[in-house]
Amino acid sequence: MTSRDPRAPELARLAGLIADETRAACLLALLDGRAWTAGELARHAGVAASTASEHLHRLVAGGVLAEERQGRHRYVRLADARVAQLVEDLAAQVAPGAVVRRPRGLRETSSGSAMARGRTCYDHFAGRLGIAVTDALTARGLLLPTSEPEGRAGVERSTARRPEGLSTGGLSTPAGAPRRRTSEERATGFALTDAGLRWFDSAGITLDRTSRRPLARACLDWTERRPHLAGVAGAALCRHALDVGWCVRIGSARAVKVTPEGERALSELLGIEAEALH
DNA sequence: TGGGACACGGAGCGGAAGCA
DNA sequence: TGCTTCCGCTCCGTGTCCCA
Repeated sequence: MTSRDPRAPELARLAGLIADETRAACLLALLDGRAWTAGELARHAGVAASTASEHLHRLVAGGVLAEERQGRHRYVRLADARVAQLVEDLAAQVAPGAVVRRPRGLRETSSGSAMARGRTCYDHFAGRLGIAVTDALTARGLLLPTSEPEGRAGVERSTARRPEGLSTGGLSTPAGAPRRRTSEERATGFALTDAGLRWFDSAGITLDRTSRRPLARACLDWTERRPHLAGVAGAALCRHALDVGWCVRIGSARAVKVTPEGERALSELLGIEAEALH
């Protein structure tokens, strides 16, 4: 007789909360990292406000969403980055089916291509913009992929681009000293190198080293089908880019556009060609 | 056929904004 | 400052659909 996995009830409860088209639509909308009112989410999901209100109550009660009351408005947002990661990962798994569906009209076509160019994934960059930034950081030895099988990637390769050290949460080793990766680093998919930490510092981007969230982690991109940078570093980079005007949001959706200032900055700091951003 | 889940509309409440 | 209007949210009752 086998004993049931103790995680089963919690997994079933969480899956049940997400397993509704209206609630899924709300969760996907909330991936932009902003707080929405019930009315906005109702219009977005195409249901009555009362229906949306009921669904949002369940998600808040289930710990998936966090709410904040301000006057007569009730704002809801994703409870934390782990929820965002879960929704984005699930969305990435079903993206192939979504891509097959033909866009309905010019508006949906242009909106979809803008999302594919660049968007926010909760609090970090995704789409071609997210991939371009991740590739540039990796090419410069500022970021290392860490998710390869242990047999091949468990020990640092001694290549010409090998960085001085690794860091997901402040870890580092002397330059050139191969070391085994921790299970946490392998699990997160990316690790910032010491040079990467210095790059963020020199770019004026503050990293919250006290956060329990991984400093760098991989998030599967549903349009590019490749991992992009998430975690504390991904969020800080995105926040900084929006704050200083490297990027601007397009309308009320998650799509973002790189400004001419952003093109210059990303070219100077990371050597990213403007064509890679559009 | 009954129960559960979901959706909707109407009524009521309360806060924000506008105006005298 | 107080009144009115508008708007958003919630509660409640009801209808529909699906499944055992």
